[in-house]
Amino acid sequence: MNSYQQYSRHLLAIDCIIFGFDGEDLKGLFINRKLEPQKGNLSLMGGFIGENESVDAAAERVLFELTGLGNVYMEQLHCYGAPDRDVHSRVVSIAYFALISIADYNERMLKEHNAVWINLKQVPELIFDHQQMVEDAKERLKQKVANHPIGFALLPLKFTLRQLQALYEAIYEMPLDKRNFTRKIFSIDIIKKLDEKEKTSSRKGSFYYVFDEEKYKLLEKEGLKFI
Amino acid sequence: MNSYQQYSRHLLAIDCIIFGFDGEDLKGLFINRKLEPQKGNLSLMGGFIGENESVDAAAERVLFELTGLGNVYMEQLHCYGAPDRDVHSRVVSIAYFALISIADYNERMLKEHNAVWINLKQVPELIFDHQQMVEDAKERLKQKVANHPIGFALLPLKFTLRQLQALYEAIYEMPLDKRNFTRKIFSIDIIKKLDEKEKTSSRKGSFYYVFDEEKYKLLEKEGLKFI
DNA sequence: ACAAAAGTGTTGTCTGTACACCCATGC
DNA sequence: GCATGGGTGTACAGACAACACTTTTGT
Repeated sequence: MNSYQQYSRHLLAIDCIIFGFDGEDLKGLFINRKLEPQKGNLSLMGGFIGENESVDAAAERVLFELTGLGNVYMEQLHCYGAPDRDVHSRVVSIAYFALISIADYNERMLKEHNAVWINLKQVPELIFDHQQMVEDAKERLKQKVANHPIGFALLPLKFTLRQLQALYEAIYEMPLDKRNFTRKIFSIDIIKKLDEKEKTSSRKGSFYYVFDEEKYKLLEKEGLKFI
Repeated sequence: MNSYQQYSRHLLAIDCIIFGFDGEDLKGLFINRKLEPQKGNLSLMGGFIGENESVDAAAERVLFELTGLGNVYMEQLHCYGAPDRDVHSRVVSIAYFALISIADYNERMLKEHNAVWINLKQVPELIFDHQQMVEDAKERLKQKVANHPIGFALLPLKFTLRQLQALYEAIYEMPLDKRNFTRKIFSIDIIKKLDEKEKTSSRKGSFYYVFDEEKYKLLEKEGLKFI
């Protein structure tokens, strides 16, 4: 028995805001369309949801298709459903954002998909309502990162305190005080110091740290205030 | 030109979590199904999204169909897309939550739809994944109300400080200190005292207040920390 | 006069923020 | 020896949390 036959069916898409961090700025991964329609215009990576595919799975698939990455921090952002948001046909889109370490993304895939990393200090012009999506994602990331230690997903496994601070400064779009930041991070006790130093950016060198997964999981349960 | 013909089309539904407050507890409005399938079981009010209907508009329509209310605080919660979430067919659902003043909801409509207000201190058993939706909505409401003065939508136009406090206590599911609460509310300066008193719940009587729309809009722009 | 809820201040603790100098090293 | 970025402590201000008594008035 299917009592739903009378109802309209809709094209359902995923659009994926992929955040990266290059040590200075927050960046987004965009597709530079090679073909008509909208040739030469920038858009988010997207795809359609399959017949029997869960929405979350579709989002992971879309991310994988562009980056080759799985097991990545990903979160549903919002469902965009204006009837004319896509110029070709009525398409409802569910936007997700993902945080990846920019170093994990290889050149080959970048070229293959004609993808580019673009600084998000100013969101570029994008097709349809993708610009709005990116603005919303930036805002959500700001909120989220203040209460959950997810920022680490944007950094390489080993990172320095300065890199971590630069990341937060990029996300919040404001400068942070070095001493206060350091104190805050240590008080949360979620990173472990390594014996190794990063030596390229200064003579003195700065210690590497790694994210402490164990402690994170403890905090995750309790809920926490991060930065 | 429609290049999307190859892709699957999906049933798209709205489910609406309607919050109310009776002076003591946070409540939700649910449908008690009169007909098979799932007769006798509780569910959220829902509906399907029309061919050319925006998702937001569909949510407003669903709310209106059950409550007769428009111009109500409403917010998209999340898109639920597990392929087997509805037992009859694959349906992707976009959940919204709404805040209404329980007094605005009239008995007639309640009976007509076989709807019931149920205390959300413990979320009742519901069909499909509706229980999850309600849990998520409660959580979102907690977060939201801490930073945005939207709680007023759950109260009548005139309310006392004690009612306002009881509302926050119900949402946070914790007791609040009367003096600290009062001070906090006044410091935000978003309610106006009336000359009138509510006299049923005490001999002394407590002053009525109204929400100050003007101040709210100012704060809205700047962003604010509420409670 | 008393019962019942409304209203109102103070203090200690914690958290956030502003701010400047020494350290280690490669050149 | 000096230029460069890395690392560290203190003091003040504002926010938050704990706490109890007086006021009003209907009965």
